[in-house]
Amino acid sequence: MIKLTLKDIANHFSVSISTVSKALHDSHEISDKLKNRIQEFAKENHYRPNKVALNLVNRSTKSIGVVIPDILNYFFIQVLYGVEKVANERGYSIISCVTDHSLKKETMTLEMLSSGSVDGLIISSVASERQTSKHIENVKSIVDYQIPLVMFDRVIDAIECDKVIVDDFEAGYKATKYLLETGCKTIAIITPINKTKIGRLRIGGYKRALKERDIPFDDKLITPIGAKDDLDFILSFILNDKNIDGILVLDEITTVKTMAIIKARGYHVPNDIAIIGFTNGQLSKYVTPALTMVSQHGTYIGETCAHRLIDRIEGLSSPGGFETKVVKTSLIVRESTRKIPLG
Amino acid sequence: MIKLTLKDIANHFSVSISTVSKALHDSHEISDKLKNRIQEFAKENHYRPNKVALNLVNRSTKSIGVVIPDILNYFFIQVLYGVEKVANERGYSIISCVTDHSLKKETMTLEMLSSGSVDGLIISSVASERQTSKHIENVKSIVDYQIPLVMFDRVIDAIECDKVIVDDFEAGYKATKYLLETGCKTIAIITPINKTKIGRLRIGGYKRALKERDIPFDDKLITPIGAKDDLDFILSFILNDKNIDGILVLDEITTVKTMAIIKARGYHVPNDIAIIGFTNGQLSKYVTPALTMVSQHGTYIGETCAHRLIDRIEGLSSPGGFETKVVKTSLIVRESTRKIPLG
DNA sequence: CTGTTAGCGCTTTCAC
DNA sequence: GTGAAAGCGCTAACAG
Repeated sequence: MIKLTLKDIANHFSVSISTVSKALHDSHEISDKLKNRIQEFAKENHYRPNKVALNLVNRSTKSIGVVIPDILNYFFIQVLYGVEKVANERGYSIISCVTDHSLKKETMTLEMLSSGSVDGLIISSVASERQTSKHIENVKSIVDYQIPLVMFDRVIDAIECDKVIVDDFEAGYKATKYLLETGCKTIAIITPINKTKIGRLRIGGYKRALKERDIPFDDKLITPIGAKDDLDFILSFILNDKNIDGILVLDEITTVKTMAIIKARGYHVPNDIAIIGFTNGQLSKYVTPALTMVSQHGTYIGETCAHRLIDRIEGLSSPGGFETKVVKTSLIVRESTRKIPLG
Repeated sequence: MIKLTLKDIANHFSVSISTVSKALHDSHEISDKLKNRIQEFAKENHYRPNKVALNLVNRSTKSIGVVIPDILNYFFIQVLYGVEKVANERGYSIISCVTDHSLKKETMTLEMLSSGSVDGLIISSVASERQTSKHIENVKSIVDYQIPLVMFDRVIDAIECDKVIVDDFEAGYKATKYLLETGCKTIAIITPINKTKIGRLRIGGYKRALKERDIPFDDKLITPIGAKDDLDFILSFILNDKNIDGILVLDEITTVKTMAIIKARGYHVPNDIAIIGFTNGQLSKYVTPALTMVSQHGTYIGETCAHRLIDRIEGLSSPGGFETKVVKTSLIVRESTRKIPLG
């Protein structure tokens, strides 16, 4: 069985293509008898209208592109899940692309997607990490091209579009405050996202919480860690140098690893050292002790992005008037932190 | 800046569309002077050829569809990652769709994808779980439509196409044998995938291993568990009834939960009860004790699928001649099992 | 060197 | 009721 086109059907019935098209659309212009015959024939032979041709005619693909830096990161998967869910509900499919944190890949991906393959884009941009005009240019051209765009999590300030962001400052503040309230005196930060804006915001919140208690900020306590760095080695420095009794870690996998190392070194969690990590995924709940985490509500973010974008695509939102939605985080308290003292 | 088409450029220079097309393709038929002017103009105004139009002309979209039952399952994410990786390398983008284990969604998704949106499909089919002709029909139409198809993990026997499967029988056998060798006498199975063929295969391997040691099979030891069931409640039955000292769990998250419950009930893992779980993801490594798992090499499976499919799409593989590649599993031994006795 | 034409598969006006 | 024709944006064979 080879692919059937309108033309084939038209030939088979010796009618014109437009007649077939109308018949399949159940147009009243066509006699019932012919309509029935054509429809039946189409069904029997599994006729399916060619999507690509339709896309060309309609100037719409009913699909949206989702660009994320990393697919093995549970936060982004949750977002993807949320997007998938509502996109599906609203009749769109998604083209997902991962950039592996590479600017070059991001550029290529955006170039590819912004040439008609999708009706709109949802992206967490690597370029946001170095907000230089050169890198921004690239993302900007999407907006210039009138392609609806929603940025989430890692957004670029200079670009005007709908945004869904996490209140990272407040999250850093809340987490630090909680550690302080549960008796921590010296809180270190391990950040695998040192160069990102969201990382800076979280640290900003941390500083604010310290300041409220008149604790001087010590930048020796901030430890950046790269993908290839040896966490064990790096931790040994701050563990030996400082009298640390609390750690804030800025992503989930690093949180889990950090705790494992700390435990292996004989510290008790949370009594010797309390830990709070960022982004509540599958891991944190099941490790021992279960980790207190900052939840960013990834699925909700994804859903919100998708709704915003599709509203925009379908002209359901006021033109211009871009909105930035700030999603509040929640602190999921588990066992890696001490109890809040009563009174 | 609005979308530029060849026509616009042609108008701007008062030349024909085909001249512009050729100029942009650097055809030697066009004078260098004109070529330069056109190319520069195109670049300055960010001209991008419309993908959809190209797709129509080329009858190819340079994209492949990936259909998986679940995106919050790490195995499928790994596969997706592998597919993404090689698809990208070979110039394809991927459209990913999740079916949530729903046959209806799978049908809709396949219908959508098989009408020209993608050059080929990689799918782990829900329909494989009930291999009835009615459900298979749907997947079959893809093959009938000449759309290159690779099935992985949950494949349908009746459909002729390339397949990449896990040696689930051997995996069940190996895992069981290992438990036996490390001293387990009564091994239970917890299966969240009771109705699937892969589940049956794993249990088949389990039976074989028992048989080799002349241990009678007791089907009371096989405990199916549904998505909504209360694992704690269900575990209490077998834990109380039988003198279980080994458990084989057929997916990762259930393995982790099972261990948590067992520990909470005061059993020591692995001394009282040893545990082996299926599909080695992020979780198993970091829980305490770290879990001994069967790795299915998801990323590798994804890569293999993508290569097979793209070879097929590009006519690089012999027509017909479908292959079924069986990927061997590995047992990742960690701390939830006892040591193999020496000698 | 440049332009004309046909065609990819479909929709949609407008004639007959 | 049915069909012819134009057009979506692009390519490619063929004229000029």
